[in-house]
Amino acid sequence: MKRPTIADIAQRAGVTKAAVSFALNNQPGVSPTTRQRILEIAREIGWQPNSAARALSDGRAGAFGLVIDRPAGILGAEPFFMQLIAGIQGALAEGHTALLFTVAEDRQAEMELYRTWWAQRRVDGVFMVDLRIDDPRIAVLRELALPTVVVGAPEGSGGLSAVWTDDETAARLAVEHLAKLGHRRIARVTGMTDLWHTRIRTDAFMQAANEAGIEAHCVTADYTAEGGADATTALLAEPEPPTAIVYDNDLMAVSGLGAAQRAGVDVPGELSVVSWDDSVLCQLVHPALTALRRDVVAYGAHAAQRLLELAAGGAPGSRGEAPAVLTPRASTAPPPARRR
Amino acid sequence: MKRPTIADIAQRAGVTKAAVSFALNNQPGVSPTTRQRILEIAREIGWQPNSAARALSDGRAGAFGLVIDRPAGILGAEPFFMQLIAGIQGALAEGHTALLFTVAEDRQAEMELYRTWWAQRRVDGVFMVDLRIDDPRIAVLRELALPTVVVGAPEGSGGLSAVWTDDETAARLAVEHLAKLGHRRIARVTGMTDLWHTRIRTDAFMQAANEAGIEAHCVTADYTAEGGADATTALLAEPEPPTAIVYDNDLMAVSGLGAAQRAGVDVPGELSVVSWDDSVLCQLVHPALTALRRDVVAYGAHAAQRLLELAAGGAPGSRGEAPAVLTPRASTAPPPARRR
DNA sequence: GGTGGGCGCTATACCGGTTTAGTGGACCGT
DNA sequence: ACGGTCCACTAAACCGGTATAGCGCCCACC
Repeated sequence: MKRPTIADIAQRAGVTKAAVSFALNNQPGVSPTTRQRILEIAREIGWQPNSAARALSDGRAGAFGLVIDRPAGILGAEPFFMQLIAGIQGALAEGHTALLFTVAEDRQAEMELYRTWWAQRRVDGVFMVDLRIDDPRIAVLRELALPTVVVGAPEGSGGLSAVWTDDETAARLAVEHLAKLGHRRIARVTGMTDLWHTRIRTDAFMQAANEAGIEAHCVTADYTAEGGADATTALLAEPEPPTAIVYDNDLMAVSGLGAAQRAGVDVPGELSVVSWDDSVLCQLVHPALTALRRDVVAYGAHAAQRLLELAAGGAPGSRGEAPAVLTPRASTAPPPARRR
Repeated sequence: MKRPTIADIAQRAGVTKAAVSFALNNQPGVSPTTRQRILEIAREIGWQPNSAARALSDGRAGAFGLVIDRPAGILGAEPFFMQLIAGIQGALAEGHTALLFTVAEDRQAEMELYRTWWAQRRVDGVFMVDLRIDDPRIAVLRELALPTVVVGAPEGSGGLSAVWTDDETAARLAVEHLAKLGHRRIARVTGMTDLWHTRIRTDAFMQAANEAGIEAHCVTADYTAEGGADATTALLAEPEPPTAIVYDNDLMAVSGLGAAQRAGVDVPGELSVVSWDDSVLCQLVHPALTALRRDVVAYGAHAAQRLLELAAGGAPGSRGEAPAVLTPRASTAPPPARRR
């Protein structure tokens, strides 16, 4: 089976390749009737532009890239990326842009991949996730002048475009929910502290607690199940343990719930649990977890739109997303009556 | 920053583009010294082939495709695909092949994507997952003559190449494990019955039970948490409920465990649970789940190698993977002493 | 009725590789 | 000394699009 080219169309229409190109790209230079005839033939023989030819000619690859460098083990349990990709794809489907997706060993490998993609003209731009403080990837991407949209980072970090969620509001929602239930001493189990994302959440969380007039502190973990369990155990062993814990992702929340239960701590009777990110996981466990839910698919779609604009020569700029909403479930309740 | 081309190299070396091309591709036609000089210059200025130019010239896209059409909600909680992609990427990284990855709404959209990719010459081949009985995608892929490796399907299905796991052995491992513990009446909660994969497992499971001389039956679910819970509830409500249940994936197993516990059934005291697919999830819940574990990363790598061979003109053919191994954890134990 | 301008189209260069045909020179044998 | 081979390399076509210069023709205008 041979793919039709514009030369085939040109021959059938009795015109030259150029005329066909004009017609197909809504360029002036052909009469309405000829244009109509050409479009008709193209449709009939099922012509589609050869992406390589187009890429070579106009100097754009017709593809964006996305690399994730978290270890494969963690990744899978995170619904976030699949939803993000679904959203990106939705926004890209209409045009002639594809998505190159890869998981890398580490950040070093990720940066090399950017260089390779750039050198081979594989992509017109990339999505970058898990931005870190003083992230070395930024320098690489700027050096390569590769259009980049940072997903989930603050506005204008490093001059790059970004799409990010309003974590201040989310933090306030969670804290106020707990404060309203009567909690006066809460904690949060965070992701890696060198993630921008974590720092922002920490600042927002502490400030919200401050405003609500309750005590709060954060302990560091690493998004893994083990990390969540260990942090929980440590928190419960404190002299005055918190009566509620907020976890930075669902995996740690579920794992922390398990650790608490194993330690004989009743949830939500003695401890309330909130997950900062919702997924089936949260509804799967018992009790089901109160969670902050955001529309990740829309998030991906907006990131893709932003990158499309950027790659088309648009000005860099950022866009905030609608804040997460709190979905109360069975894992949060008033704190136990004062002991002591 | 401008990307160097072979013309740049040619100029610096004082030869023509053709000589450079010969040198870079280990083609005869240049002297060893000239070849050396050219390679040196290429390395020095960091030349990489423009993928579009190469694709246009030699008629291959330099990329493979992978589409998943499960709803985004389920997907995320399945570590399988991320690991598969990691494996594929590992095998592809060395060469000049990229991976186009997409999640599609449904099979219709998936097939259209194949057509588009083919028409635009975007990919040299695709990986196909979740093969169904009488799968319409096969006809499309054959019509397009798009090299395809089916992941997780039986040998030679529809004449396509495949990479699949030995589910017979896996089924025997699970059944024997339960039989040895003393179970005489077991059940299995399956994925969608029109998946090849499910049918094979069902046959293998029933035969293994038959050989072990114990009673077994399967109930159909759909890989979702709800499906797993509902099926579990139904099984436990049977006049003579099974003393052990095997679930086709970790999500259903975890969810089934929760349903059983909510119904007041003790695991593993009254019911043993086995998950056919291992992941953090299985270790996260309490009790931790006995699971069949396979090396998904290697699986992906082998699939990629197979597709590379196929796209290079190799003969179609299939390859079996090492069977899963059973990892016993706390969720399996001897059945309760006979009531009645 | 000559001229200028715009329209509709053709011819062709170009993107950056690969590939084929061709060429000049060294070296060989006789 | 001369024809034949082989070797190292050059010139140019080609892949399938896009973009630009140019050409013939019709029409308006004074």
